Amino acid sequence: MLAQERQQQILTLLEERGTVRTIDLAEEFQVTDETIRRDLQNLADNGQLARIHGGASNLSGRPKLQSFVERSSINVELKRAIAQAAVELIQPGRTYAFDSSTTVFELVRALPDLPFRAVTNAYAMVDQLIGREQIELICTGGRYHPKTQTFVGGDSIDTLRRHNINTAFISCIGLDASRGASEGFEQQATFKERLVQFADEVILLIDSTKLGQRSEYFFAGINQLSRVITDNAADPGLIRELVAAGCSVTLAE
Amino acid sequence: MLAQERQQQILTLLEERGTVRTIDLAEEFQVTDETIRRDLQNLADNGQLARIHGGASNLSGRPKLQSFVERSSINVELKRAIAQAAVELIQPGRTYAFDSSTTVFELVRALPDLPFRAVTNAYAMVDQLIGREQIELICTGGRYHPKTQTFVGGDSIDTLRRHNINTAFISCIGLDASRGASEGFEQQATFKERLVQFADEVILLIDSTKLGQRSEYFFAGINQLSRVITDNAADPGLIRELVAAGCSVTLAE
DNA sequence: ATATTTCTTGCATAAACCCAAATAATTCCA
DNA sequence: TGGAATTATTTGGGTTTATGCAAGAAATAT
Repeated sequence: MLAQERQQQILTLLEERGTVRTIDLAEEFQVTDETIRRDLQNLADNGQLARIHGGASNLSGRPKLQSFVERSSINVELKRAIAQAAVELIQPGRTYAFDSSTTVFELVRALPDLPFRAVTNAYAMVDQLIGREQIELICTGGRYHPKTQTFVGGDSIDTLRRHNINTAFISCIGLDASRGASEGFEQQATFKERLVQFADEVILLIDSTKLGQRSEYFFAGINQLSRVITDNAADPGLIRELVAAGCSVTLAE
Repeated sequence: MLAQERQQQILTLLEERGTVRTIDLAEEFQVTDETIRRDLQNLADNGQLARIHGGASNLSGRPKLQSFVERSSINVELKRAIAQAAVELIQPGRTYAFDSSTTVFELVRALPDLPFRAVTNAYAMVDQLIGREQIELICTGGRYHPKTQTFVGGDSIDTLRRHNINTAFISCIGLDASRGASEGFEQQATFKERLVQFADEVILLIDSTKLGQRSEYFFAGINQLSRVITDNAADPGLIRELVAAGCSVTLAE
């Protein structure tokens, strides 16, 4: 792999995760940690990241977005387990909505080919569901937003409004006990806010690393979530708060 | 192989992959790495790529998303020629709609990456236009219709209604002088009917083999077409009728 | 305070680079 | 058509760059 290519990917990872560790990157790219340190040094010299002991952080210091089609590599095990717990809930004859995230993508991949209706604004989900004979696929449409690979704006929300969505499977960048679920892009947050509003039942899929985090735009309070599915590394304190807010919690695996 | 040709292909590969390695290219083109370096040097001097140690990267440094599997189709040469005539009409700053057909697909493939808006209900077009940085892509959304690989129904039509479409590029199964343009599926016909209604200008791309044919559902009379682009094997009689109905005719190639 | 992890630094090696000269292919013109 | 002029490619060497290794310094954790 070319040095520049690796550095580009480091930046992408930083965008997604907010911070990265030197040894993790060395492991991931199969090079020594010295090499990674030199990469980080270069990128820091160009003002593209901030060097910190043990790794690096992106300049805002918080995760910005997940561009997931090519990036399903982070915490895949956790996400699979969460998706597996969610797929148990799928029943024929109902209408489900799927938002855009790697975790929900794992769920969509695992969906059984049964006669139910799937509504989504994410290109990756559409791409995945085309070819499932029995699933009735509805794309919200809207303006394509390259960073998140979703369709957003009034067109997408109006499509949502017209459909009777039984259950929405959603995800987010961060979940905070007091401020709720947050996203990195305004259009995403707006879409999810309306999705939460229109769906009878909202199920949040989120791996434990995002619990307690906050991103830029808040779109739902924890009292609006019917259920949260996370993994068993989740902080018990936050779980108690979720339950207190009337939200049932499932710990996967 | 000519040097120029090789350099062009290097650029194409760069578009697809984001970065390329010198030795890989040397292997691929069966020339020495020194030759490749000179190619890269040339292209870098023209500002068409960025030179990096070990190879080169395209200017954005990121690969385009892979384009979808192209459907094999008949009369490709005719369709290319028609598409080429149509692409001349594209101007920045305007809003174009593209319906679903192999001919229009050839047009979409040939579209320049300029700042205009593209509205479509066809999955193949969406797939093709994702990754064009400057084009603002709007998917109509709607229920996915596997047979035609389009999004149809009220959701798709309502999205159409909301947009100010300057020019619609459409196609059809058959064009008859008295009954007009027809389609094989009702949902397709309904969508196209509304598209014709909402667009300021309607341009029909149709190869000459379909002229004089009729399919199941008629969706537009020839007087609703602003322009018809076909090939020079078209029947002169039908062309006269088209012109008499106020429709300008372009013969490609 | 001590152990562990991470960082820096210098050096070794292999890969990639550049340059110049030689060779091959192509074009041009009598 | 033959041969010179031009352009493209290869070859070989000396140089630079990327990476890995190792040892000591600095930071962090226990």
